[in-house]
Amino acid sequence: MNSTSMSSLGVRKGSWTEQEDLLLRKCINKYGEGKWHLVPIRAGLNRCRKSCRLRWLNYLRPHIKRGDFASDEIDLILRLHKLLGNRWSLIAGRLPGRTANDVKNYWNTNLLRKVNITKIVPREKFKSKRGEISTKIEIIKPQARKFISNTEKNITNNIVIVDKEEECKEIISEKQTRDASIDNGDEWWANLLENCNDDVVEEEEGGGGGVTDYGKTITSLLHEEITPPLNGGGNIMQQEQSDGWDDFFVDIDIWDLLN
DNA sequence: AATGACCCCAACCGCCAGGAA
DNA sequence: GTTCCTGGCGGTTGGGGTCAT
Repeated sequence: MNSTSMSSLGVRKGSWTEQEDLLLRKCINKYGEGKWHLVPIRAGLNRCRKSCRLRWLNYLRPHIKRGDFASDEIDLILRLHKLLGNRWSLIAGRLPGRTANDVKNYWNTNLLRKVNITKIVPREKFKSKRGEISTKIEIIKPQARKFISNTEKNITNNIVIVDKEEECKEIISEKQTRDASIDNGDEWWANLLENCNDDVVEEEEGGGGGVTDYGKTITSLLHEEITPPLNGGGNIMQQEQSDGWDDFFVDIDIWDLLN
């Protein structure tokens, strides 16, 4: 992909050259991530802020994994997608070294087909590009959710969740009324998962783990998204090591359940 | 070897939310 | 309260690579 063009504003578009990568990398290493509107100027790049940000996040950032997805990664993607829908950044957050773009691309090119084949929905048959007869899947696609701040939490436990799956709504509303004094996102997830994951577990060949155990594991997997680490600021490179990757391995017991 | 069909994935686009002015 | 700016996200595109004929 070497084709490049200029936008109406005279900003370069298209594939990045090695020189541009070098300039961007130097700039980020010197000034750190963020302030993307300043990056093109600082780096001496004729690129828009978005292009710089994307190039860094998806390609240049350290520890980015390239190449094929491992089977455990694929399995986690499938499970998380079932729970979260197309929220690629959240899913990628649980896959060390993988970007949202990677996950999204992988899903669109590989897993979408795979899922379509495994989950049969009559009357929705279609033929894929590759000529495979497949079927459309009804993906449970959660809509935007509002995670309340700590101060809000102290006032009321009204976690606003909008989910297309009626079943989940019921669980949430039940949770709100029954358990209004509990100030912990874990329990909410546990309840959600205990109910929403029934079919996930059912699909497991050979059974896998128990629903409750699996629910708890996923709860811990997702916990960070609800209660982000408190270490605000600081070097982003250092943060990366402490707030994402290391914690992942605490939850590694999910793999036991997959066997 | 030539050609067309299909696949992969980097990059772009448009939209939205949050914060600052 | 409104507007503007910025960061971030998901959907989509398109060009190069690969495969099949």
